[in-house]
Amino acid sequence: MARTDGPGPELSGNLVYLLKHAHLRMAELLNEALAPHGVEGRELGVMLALAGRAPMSQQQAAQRLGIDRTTMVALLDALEGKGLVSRHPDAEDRRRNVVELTEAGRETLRLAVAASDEAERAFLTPLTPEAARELREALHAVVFPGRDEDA
Amino acid sequence: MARTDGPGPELSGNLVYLLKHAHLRMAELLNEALAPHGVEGRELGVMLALAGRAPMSQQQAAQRLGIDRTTMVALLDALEGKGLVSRHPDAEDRRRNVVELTEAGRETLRLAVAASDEAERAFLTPLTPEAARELREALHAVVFPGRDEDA
DNA sequence: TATTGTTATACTCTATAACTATA
DNA sequence: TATAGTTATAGAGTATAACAATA
Repeated sequence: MARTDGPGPELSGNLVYLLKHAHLRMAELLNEALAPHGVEGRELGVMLALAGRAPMSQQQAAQRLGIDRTTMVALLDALEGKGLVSRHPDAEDRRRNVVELTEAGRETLRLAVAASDEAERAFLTPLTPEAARELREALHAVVFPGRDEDA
Repeated sequence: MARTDGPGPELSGNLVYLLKHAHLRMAELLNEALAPHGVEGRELGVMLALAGRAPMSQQQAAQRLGIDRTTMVALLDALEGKGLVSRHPDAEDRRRNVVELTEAGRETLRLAVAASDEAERAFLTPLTPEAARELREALHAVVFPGRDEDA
């Protein structure tokens, strides 16, 4: 998308406009920060979904991320091609692929998470730490309306 | 995008994830609210950019919105087809098209803005009025880092 | 030469439908 | 019959390149 030169007050008060451009900017910062580690924002999402959990099928991972299983195929193709995840058939149900981070995947994830944290810090620069925390909580509350008790 | 069934804590703390899904949800609510008025969210954006201003060229309107001039062509084709905007050559520079809301466009805009406000209220339901105001301010501050003095 | 609107084209992200292999 | 992974395909949404008219 083209860079906006300043939308005027009618638009900049628009919530969908603000959310769209906030997302675009955060995604841009994130991808720049992740580039040296050879992964993209969506791939980081997949790796996070796989991390620290019992091994999952592709479909379970897709549901976790809220993406289609057909989308997951291409994402895993890329990650497997980089040696960051492994796929192998589930012994108990051979229709399924068990997907896991490789050792290289865990190491890349560690570096990528650090880079992501740094990108978030850069994004939140205009806010006080208090306001930044509240922004995260407010977003969580509107995205998961049932679960606004935990932050 | 598929509806997420719950992403787990690693992902739901992710700022880019929260912003993406917040935007998707707000856009969905907005388009549902606008549908009875025959316009889409992006078209509302264009109409807002045109409203209450001196008449603009297509390129000026595109810059105002942060979209490409080629994207603006199709948006204006649709709005003109619905009789909501008019295009005519600028007498002073005949390369330009002056774009304006029609009377029907102003009326539709009025209704669409009311529907948009209602959709925003629905979106912000999980937040206190205070938290909702702070969310808007925080988004404004991160999207327009130079202008966080005005809210 | 540069700019505006336009068209043709392509790229990214995503989903739907249909295939296969298993169950 | 139903499900998991895959492939082919299509639809948004967006951008880049090239063209005609005008400056």
